[in-house]
Amino acid sequence: MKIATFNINGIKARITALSDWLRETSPDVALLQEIKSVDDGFPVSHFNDLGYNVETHGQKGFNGVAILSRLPLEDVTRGLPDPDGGEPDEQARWIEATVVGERAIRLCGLYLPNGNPVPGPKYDYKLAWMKRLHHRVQTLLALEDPAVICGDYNIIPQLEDAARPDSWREDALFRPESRAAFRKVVNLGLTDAFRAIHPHMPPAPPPGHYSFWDYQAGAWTRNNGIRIDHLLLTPQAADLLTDAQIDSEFRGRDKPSDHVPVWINLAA
DNA sequence: ATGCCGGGTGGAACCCGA
Repeated sequence: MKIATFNINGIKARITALSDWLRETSPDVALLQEIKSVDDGFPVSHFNDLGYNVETHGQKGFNGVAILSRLPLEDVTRGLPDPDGGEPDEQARWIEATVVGERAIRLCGLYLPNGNPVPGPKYDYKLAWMKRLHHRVQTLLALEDPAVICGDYNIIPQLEDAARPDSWREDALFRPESRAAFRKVVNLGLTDAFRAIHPHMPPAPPPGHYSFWDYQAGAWTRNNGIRIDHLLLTPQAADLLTDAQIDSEFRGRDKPSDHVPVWINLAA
């Protein structure tokens, strides 16, 4: 089963690029971030025509996540729960569903807060969100089932994941507290699918493996990228992992997102 | 990278992203 994550940066602006990518690469599941649409505004029938079931968790203007799947999606839940029983996250950044192929796989799609500027309330929100994520991952791991927790994490895990790490030193994507919170989640027992397939490298260049290039300052042309879109696997999912790749080429297409798809293949 | 680009809303100019 081929499962992809893709921050599309607006469904209205990306409907052609997204459809081209789906037709050319045929993922079984695509977890989307930044749909920037309310649920009623998402072109569901268009993607039904391309062979995908659609579940969305949107809001007006910003954020928003969705799942496209060739197989039916079951037990869909929306919003990252508060472990203390408080209010659910008011921003549309989390969606879960189960897809049943040869195995049942729990899919979690996330759009983790950016967190800039540092310090400030947005950074506090990012770190608080990651605490909630830590709790949710603990619960998922206790189930001992295959689960994929993927999306735009807005975290540069290591030096090797940025072409120019020095320029990110004080950024919320690379601050020590952000990276520590990410490590704390991974160290619960998750596997970074891309790094499990591709060996670690010295700090780039050349050439690096990235999933985001800014629209500005010729970042794509200069390959000034960062790897912030991740697929993390529970042990039961990691045992099924056979491949992980980045569809970098789509950053050079017409009207691209600033992110590109990252995908895995599971023997399931 | 200081938002230089790009998408959103709303109907101009401003918010937001990483």
